[in-house]
Amino acid sequence: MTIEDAGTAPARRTTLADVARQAGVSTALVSLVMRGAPGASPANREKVFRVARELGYVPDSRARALRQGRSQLLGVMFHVQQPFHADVIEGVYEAAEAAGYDVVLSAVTDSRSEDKAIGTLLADRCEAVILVAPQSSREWLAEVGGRLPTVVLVRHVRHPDLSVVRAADMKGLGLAVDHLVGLGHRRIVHVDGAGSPSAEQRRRGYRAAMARHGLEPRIVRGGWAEINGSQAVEQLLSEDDLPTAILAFNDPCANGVLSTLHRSGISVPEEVSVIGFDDTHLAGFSHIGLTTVRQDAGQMARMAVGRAISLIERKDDPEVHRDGVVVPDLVVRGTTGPCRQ
Amino acid sequence: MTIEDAGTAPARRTTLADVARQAGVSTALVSLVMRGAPGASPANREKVFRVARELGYVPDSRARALRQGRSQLLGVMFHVQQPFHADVIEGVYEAAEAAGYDVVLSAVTDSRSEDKAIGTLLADRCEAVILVAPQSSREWLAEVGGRLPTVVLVRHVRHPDLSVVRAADMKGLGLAVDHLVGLGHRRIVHVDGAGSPSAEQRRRGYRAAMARHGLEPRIVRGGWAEINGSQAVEQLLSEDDLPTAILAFNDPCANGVLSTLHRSGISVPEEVSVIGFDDTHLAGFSHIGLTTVRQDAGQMARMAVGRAISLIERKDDPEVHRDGVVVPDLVVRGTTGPCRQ
DNA sequence: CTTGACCCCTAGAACGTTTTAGGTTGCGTG
DNA sequence: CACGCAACCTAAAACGTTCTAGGGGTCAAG
Repeated sequence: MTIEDAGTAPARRTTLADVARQAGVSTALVSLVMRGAPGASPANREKVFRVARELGYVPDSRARALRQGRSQLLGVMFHVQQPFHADVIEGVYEAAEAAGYDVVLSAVTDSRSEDKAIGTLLADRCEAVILVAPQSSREWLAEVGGRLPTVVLVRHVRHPDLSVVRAADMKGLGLAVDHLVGLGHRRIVHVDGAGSPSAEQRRRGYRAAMARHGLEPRIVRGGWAEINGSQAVEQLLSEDDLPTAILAFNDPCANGVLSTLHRSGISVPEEVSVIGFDDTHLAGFSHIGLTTVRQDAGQMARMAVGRAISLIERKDDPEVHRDGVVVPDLVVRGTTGPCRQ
Repeated sequence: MTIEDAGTAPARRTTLADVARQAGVSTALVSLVMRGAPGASPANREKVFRVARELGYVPDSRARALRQGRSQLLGVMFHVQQPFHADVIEGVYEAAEAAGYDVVLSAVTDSRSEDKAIGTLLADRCEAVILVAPQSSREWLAEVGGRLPTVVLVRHVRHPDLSVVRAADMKGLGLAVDHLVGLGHRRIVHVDGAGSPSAEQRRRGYRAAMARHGLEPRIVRGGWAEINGSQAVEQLLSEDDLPTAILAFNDPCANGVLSTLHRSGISVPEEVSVIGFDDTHLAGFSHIGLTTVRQDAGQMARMAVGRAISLIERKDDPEVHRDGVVVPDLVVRGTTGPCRQ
């Protein structure tokens, strides 16, 4: 009796041994029955099921994994405030389940770093991790890749230990610029993703497309969140240098752009056209339907899971070492229109 | 060599025993050092740390939990497409970490039911679960509550085995109605949450407030997602019975309302005022700032974690059995204005 | 009657930790 | 010199599973 045991341990849950005792059989037999493995008589099978149900027995996944030497677990690091990541997670659950793997999520928040998020996935003995839009350094990602099969989503990074799944960002921004030019726009600004994953590729795509049309590129610093879009527009307004079209880094950023334009009494798309990137559930629906470059979250999730499993099971799939590229397409909604200047 | 072993098990990770062998000490000592417990000489301490680092050793959280008889794990069930839930998760991580607990997330998606989400939390041997806006039956929730400490968030349900944390929904809708009435509105429609958790309470709050002002209530069936808000407005339009103000079940629903109003050329707030509920990160920012009833996700998360831990540690805290009620407030932004009819 | 094959079942080891119960030192003291 | 006491260390058990190896039956074939 020390001071420390003020906090009592929680009640013990019922175990395989409890069921075995109650049913008058060995634990091995109960294990068999619970897994649906062959080798038990119908009578015993029925009895074990009944007792298990009565006692509310649920197998301990940790003990199981420990014994089996493998967890059948796919770890997913994601950013909790990114709607696009939510779409990816939906797809990951579906694909993983189909392949017989479980999923463990580890969120990045304002107060929980990517390091910590990845650390818990390692401690949970995931067999592979899927990192959605990681912002960590290439070196740290490579170290993770060296430890266990790692698939990086929505970020350009080239390393033998990392399998990459991403959208064709250059192509995506090309589509967006083409669309705007087709509508007569010539002063097209890119509010970029600053240091976000794949921001560099999207800048490149923007510059290339502008060059193709003989137009002058102009990039304003943005970011992945709404606030960044807002601030970028505020800067443009303060410089009295508003373009006729804005190409945002992603949908949340585009939302910020729209928000500030609206507050400033500038009408969309009459005065300024706006395009996003992602086509998330959320953005697609909001007030003025956002014209955006769609990258298929479900398809990317399926590719990521497929690669993760290939790596785990060491199928020598050469595809895994090539970037998995998803082709984006443009979804035209209400935030783009003909240039009136 | 059978056909089945085409899929090889993944590479073995380095274990405590590996470190012990390499450092020439016992596993017990390595365990001591890794946990920072007293009883190791400085020399050995240093050596063990070095070897562990060299081998990239990460303790196996499952084996640890298994041995200790407790997981120190808080399970959280949430709906992946609900921005408000993301806000809650941020808070849960923070509060849990402060209290020395780890968090395991289990998402509900289109293809992953609440049953399944809760099932994995049970199998993971969480010591308590926090269910965010569960839609399951009262009976099933009670059964979960009977198995392990359970905190239900954002839903009204009365049961001795369930601890509830929620906003004062009645009060919240009262604030919203008062605000609208203050602006001169009299034809105020509530697009409700249909069968969603706490939808009933919000309906009640709406009816009570309307009655207080001597106004005729009108409720249109909605839901928790954007699509539901859109459809509700379509119905109102088709009946040619548009009110001057709409009170939506939550922010996503309000977004749907705004979306369809806009597509129909109806201006907000000039012709119709709109109010949401939640005040999520996302909704707060979008184009036209949404006037909404704010429920503090961080505060609710902290309360939930506090209650979960009280229950785990059997502190006989009578508070736990009372509903934890967070007082909402109204955040006035751009979607409400004076009634012009 | 023996043999072998099959079916059903169980004992016990193993997974990677933590913890318990001790076992060695070395050293200061009587 | 014997004793006691720290300080440091380790062997072995335990957690809840799964899996291996094998033990008894029963039955048909030799």
